[in-house]
Amino acid sequence: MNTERVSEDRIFAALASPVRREVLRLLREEGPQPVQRLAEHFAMTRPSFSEHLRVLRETGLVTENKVGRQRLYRLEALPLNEVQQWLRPFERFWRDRLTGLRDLLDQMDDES
Amino acid sequence: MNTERVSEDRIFAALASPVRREVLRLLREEGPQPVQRLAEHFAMTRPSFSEHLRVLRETGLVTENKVGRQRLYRLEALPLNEVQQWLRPFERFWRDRLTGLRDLLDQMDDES
DNA sequence: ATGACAGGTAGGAAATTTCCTACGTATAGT
DNA sequence: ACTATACGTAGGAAATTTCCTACCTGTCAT
Repeated sequence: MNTERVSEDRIFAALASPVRREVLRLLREEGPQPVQRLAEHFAMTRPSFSEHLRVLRETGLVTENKVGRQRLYRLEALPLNEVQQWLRPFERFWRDRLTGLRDLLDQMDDES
Repeated sequence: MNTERVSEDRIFAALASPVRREVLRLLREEGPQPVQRLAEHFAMTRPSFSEHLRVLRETGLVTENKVGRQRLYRLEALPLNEVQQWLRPFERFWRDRLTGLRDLLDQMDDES
């Protein structure tokens, strides 16, 4: 199994594109698919789309395996764990904001 | 309270820069700060840094209020909720993957 | 073998982002 | 009033990203 750690930077950069986020969503909702079927959802040439897939491959967010002359792409969500971990320390801030406790927060020095 | 909804695209785009993510972290850990103190951590000119702050302002991730001739920046983490919501449906995928990895590691421990 | 299909790479144009220097605005101190 | 400080905007160069057309490789069908 691939345990290589891809940098946070590259993961966030990969997610910055709406096209790439949509690809991840499609793979999540409809399971592994060949390029052709994924590409149907996007108004761009296939070489351009191929580039997006390359970015996703390089961050480990998808893997590819050949089936005949197709290439099945599969979601590998593990790198998203990095994003989740980055997000976690902020969580209490926006939850408190939602419940109107910001002023209390400002008084407290966080010690966790 | 600001309920204006900033597009997911712009939030992800804002987070794509390591500089901007670090600013958010600094505001989280050290509380509201003037530009000067934030800028100390970055090797760039202040106008360039100002641009990054503008991006963060426009996504609602920070707010500014003037205090004398300084401008205090404050973290507004609420838009990060969008990111978390985007992330959530993927969660079980990488958790399954993680438990798979953990089981594998447990086996390796048993065998050594 | 030949052709069609699936999908990639190469090279480059156009758009966007990042960073710079120069300058503008507002406030504080003298 | 004058100067220094804090921070912004303007305009542009350089780097990066996105997207294109053209071409290459590997697999399937005939």
